[in-house]
Amino acid sequence: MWRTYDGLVNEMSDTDQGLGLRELKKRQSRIAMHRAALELVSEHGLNGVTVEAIAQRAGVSTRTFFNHWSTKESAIIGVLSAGDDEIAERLRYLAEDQGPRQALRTVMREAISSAPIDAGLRDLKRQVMAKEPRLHSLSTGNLNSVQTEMVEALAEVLEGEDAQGRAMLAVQIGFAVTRTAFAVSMARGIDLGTAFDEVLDRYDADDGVF
Amino acid sequence: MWRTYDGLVNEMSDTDQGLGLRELKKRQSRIAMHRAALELVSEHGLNGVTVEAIAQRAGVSTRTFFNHWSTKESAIIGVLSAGDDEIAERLRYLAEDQGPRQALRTVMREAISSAPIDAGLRDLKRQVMAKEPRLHSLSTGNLNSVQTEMVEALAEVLEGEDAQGRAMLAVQIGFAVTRTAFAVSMARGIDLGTAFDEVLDRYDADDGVF
DNA sequence: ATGCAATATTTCACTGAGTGCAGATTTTGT
DNA sequence: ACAAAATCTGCACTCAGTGAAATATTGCAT
Repeated sequence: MWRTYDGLVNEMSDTDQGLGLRELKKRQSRIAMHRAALELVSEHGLNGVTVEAIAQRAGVSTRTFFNHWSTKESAIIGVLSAGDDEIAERLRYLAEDQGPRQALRTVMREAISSAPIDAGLRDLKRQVMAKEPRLHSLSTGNLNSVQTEMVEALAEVLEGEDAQGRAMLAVQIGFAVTRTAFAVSMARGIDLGTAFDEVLDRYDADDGVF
Repeated sequence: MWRTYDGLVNEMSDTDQGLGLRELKKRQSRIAMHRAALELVSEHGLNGVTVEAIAQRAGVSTRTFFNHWSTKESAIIGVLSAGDDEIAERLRYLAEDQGPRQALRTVMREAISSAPIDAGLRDLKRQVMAKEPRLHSLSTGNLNSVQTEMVEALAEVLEGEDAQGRAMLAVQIGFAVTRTAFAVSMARGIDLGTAFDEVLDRYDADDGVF
């Protein structure tokens, strides 16, 4: 069976971990498409680039492109969840030891810093993301299913009335912090994890504006 | 000049406010399309409905449909900003009297409760929104341009270093509260404004989970 | 009322995203 | 080397969305 994966793109460290030629080619192909997408968007803008052009530069057919990425944008962003359940599960697990608040923070921090973006593409990606605001909303829009899972998991842990509502607010605020961190890291060119810590500090200080 | 407006849909109170036949027909046409879209999605699901079908039921050509709505989804949701500048302007204005924090809250509360959704369509809309999660993310995804404007306006008002970052976090949290209120109002079938107040109360209480 | 200008609708032709399918091609295990 | 499984490709197709020109409708001035 053949499903679009939309997983994280990894440059694959120099040592090809002895995992089949098939898997190797798949990775290389994905990277080629991702890189081609970024380069072309950087050159001609988001609307000036067709999937056909991306596929051609990456040396595959357009049909193959869609076998790997569900949309044009997903190839540009190069990141997508594909691990919603695990995140929710980890949240449940951590909540036992750390309590709901800290568990939520830990999970978010982990999810952020686990993004293994290829160093060679990082700058290009930053540049493209900064210039095409539509990609921002798309990259955050894709998080919706994770949000749902997390709210569900958190609501189970939370006791008391209206656990659902409290869980929802908590997760929403968590994502607000994350989005802010994302924007900050883009704007100032700093590491996403660092930005996250910084924003969180500001949130905890009582001089918040909202 | 002819621009897609994507404005709020208004059932237009019984008294047609003496504003031209042209304007009247435009409204009626919009409502017809909005209603047709909701009905058809309710019947066949989001992916089972084509723009052609919506246009046909509303009695217009597909091209006319796109003269009124920028996307299929916008007709279903029936709401869209189309007033970004005014909102940002109002934020600037209010901040002088109330200070940034309260101004932000007031603006959001206003923006929410100004939605004059037709009573006859409200239930249908709620039902459709509940059944099609994709519409949630779309309706919030469209808010991105407003967010940008608001951050800008707020950053001007805020003094001190890193006003930009503080403004961004504040706006993001504001939208987190709004999104939560939206979800709560959908889930419990209560008024959006009421839900907003309720969520805000919870946010202000120190038992927040995040 | 009648004619003219502005505005709205329609038709038509077109681009591009995304999908299903069937047949080639490649990789893997043996 | 051979069969099975995974992957790639070409092809035909649906549908969203846009541009432009022709046509119809409305508003207004006389």
